[in-house]
Amino acid sequence: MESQRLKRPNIKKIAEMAGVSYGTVSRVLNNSPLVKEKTRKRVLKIIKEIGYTPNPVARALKNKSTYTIGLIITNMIYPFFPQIVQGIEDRAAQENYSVIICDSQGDKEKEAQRLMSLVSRRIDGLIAAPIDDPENNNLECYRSVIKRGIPIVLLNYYLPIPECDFICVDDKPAAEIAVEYLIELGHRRIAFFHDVFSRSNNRLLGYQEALRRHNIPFDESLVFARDVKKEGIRLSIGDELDGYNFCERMLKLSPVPTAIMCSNDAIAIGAYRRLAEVGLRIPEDISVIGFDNVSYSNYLYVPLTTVSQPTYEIGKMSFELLMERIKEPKQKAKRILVQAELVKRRSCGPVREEEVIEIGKGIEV
Amino acid sequence: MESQRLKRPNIKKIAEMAGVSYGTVSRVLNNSPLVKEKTRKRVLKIIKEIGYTPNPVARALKNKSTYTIGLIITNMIYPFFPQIVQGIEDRAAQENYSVIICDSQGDKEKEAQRLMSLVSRRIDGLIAAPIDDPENNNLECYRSVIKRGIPIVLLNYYLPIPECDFICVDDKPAAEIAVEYLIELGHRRIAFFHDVFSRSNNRLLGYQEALRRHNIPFDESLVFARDVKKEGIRLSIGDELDGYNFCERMLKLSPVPTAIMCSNDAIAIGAYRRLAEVGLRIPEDISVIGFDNVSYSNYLYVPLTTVSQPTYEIGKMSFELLMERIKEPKQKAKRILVQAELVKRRSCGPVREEEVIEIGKGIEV
DNA sequence: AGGGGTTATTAAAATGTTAAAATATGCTGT
DNA sequence: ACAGCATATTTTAACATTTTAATAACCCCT
Repeated sequence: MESQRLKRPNIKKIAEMAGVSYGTVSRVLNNSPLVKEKTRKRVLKIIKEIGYTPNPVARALKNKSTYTIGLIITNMIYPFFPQIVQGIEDRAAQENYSVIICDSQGDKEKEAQRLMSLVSRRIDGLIAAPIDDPENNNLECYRSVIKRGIPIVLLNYYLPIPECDFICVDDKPAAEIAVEYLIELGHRRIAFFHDVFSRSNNRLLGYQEALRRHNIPFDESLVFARDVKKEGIRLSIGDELDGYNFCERMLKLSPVPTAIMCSNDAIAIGAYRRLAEVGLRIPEDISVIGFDNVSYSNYLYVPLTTVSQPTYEIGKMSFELLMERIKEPKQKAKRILVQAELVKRRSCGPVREEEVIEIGKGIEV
Repeated sequence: MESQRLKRPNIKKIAEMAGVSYGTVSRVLNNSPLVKEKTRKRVLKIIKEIGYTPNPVARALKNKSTYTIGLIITNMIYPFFPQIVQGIEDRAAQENYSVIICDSQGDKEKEAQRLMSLVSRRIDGLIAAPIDDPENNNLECYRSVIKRGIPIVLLNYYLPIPECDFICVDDKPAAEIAVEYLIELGHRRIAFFHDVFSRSNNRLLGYQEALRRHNIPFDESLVFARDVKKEGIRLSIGDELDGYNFCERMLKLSPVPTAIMCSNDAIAIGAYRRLAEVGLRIPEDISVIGFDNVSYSNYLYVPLTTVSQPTYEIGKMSFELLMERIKEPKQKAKRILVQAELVKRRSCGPVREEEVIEIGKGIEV
């Protein structure tokens, strides 16, 4: 009756119009050399005339390749993901792949559900940023994806599955360079503001390594992390509130540290706020370094020195990694660590001379 | 030879194992009432045992419905998109739809290419945020999508295609309320910082309407927009740099306005920075309002009063709109304007008393 | 004219599913 | 016992493509 959907021309119709069998048309479509130049041209002309595009679902049925990949991320609103997604999508489009996006929102059930949905859709491959939680990370689900013959590239968080490729920023040396920069400026009492996700551990390791290299003893009381007892469990990545709270706690220390290494920019911005409230100037009284180089970090009232991850590039590379594996499924799994870069702005300065600083005369808020 | 990919069980195999024809299995799968309870159970048991999932590509071939929608946005890194995408994806997953994501990156050729790719993939519907440019917006491409019988829900930017649904935040009253709030605080000389995208015009209209309602004459010299001659054409959405530049220009006015209405938060943060440089206090010397309520806006050194768009909700609604249309293709196109909300924080205060303010003694930078 | 050997084309089978048509089964009332 | 009917199941065709095997066309050579 109301067959709304326009009937599209199919290969049969093209064949008929060109006076040739549909096998031949198929050959033309697939650039087979087994077709005479003259017929090829004739067929091509008709195809163009009529605006025919081969039906990818029929194609997929026959070829078992859907030219579709899955992408599952922990949370779209974490600032590094959008660019990663962009990198993946852009590169995928170049290769005529489509990407199905899934956002687990840090929810294990959603992650499992999305995973199953993707495999049932017969994706050709998967790029996945698993939920960052050593306890329960749907490991079996991921394994079953591999068992179905679908290759996986792991992003940001490693899972112990030997067949998976892995790509991530190399957090340890990145943090190390940042902290070293602070040390060179004369700082010796440097606080570390922890994030909740496990990569932050590597950043802490980098922090420790930098200290060690300069013979500065590690002082555990300078490391701040979310207080689960007080706040209850929050699953979100470290945010402005964390930075604010850490900073508040830190300022009770005596002497107050002269610099802060933050595990991300949101934490840094929270620290900024507390520092402003209490009248501490950046960088004269205290230096701050962030991580991620989010868009606004250059436009805070004191532009933030921070570690920049090449997010777009990472996205691009992860797709390329996946392509390689789709083409060559049995090669050995790769692990790629991407170099980050310290971008120096205004939030770090030489250590102050005086021993003690005055707190509390803060700007009015 | 190396048929890497594991051969999955198909409906035929299930049928065979259950000692029944595959038509029957198909019926079981589709919850047809025309199958006896006993056989249904037997079949279901086998299906579960063997972990069979029906092949969606074969299904799609037969049914002409792929359970896949396309989503094309202008740029992933604009702060409102991630949440919109999240809303769409989440709602789609509930209905067993997958979302193919495309990012035009504000590039017309990419937009056209993605559009064609999506239709050739036989998506069931499209949610699109077209590139914001009245000159050339691939209108014909969008039309041809409709002609192929694929319904479109337009997001944020309207295209003159009568068959398309449309959803967007209602910018004019949102801005109006914000400006009215400033007026109530006693401000009469209020600057407007324009964004480059056309919805900003509606925000300007709201600004004007609020003025009119309170008998404040509109002064064009208080409206700031990107200076194409000086800067050349930049296609990106209004950013921190714009806010910084606008503010610099504004501060040359005499008398200096007592409040700024910004068309987005990034612009506001740029203004913040210039104000800090020049020693102007917020809100004592000058009030600022933003638009978007991005995550950091609550954690600037003065928390920003801003207009909050219900982005997740918008995403959810746009998917629902699309679903309705897929089910009922010939209903009249809908246009939905979503209410935004003013979130009051600390960046606005009563107008200052003195006539002239002193500029230039700013905090050191 | 009749092989032998390429090369180009066609016909047919296969991919995994659904839906329509055909058939089988069982029951009721005569 | 059988028509008439409802219910359950199977067969078959269709969906749009690719691929394999079969065939036709062509050329060259004796």
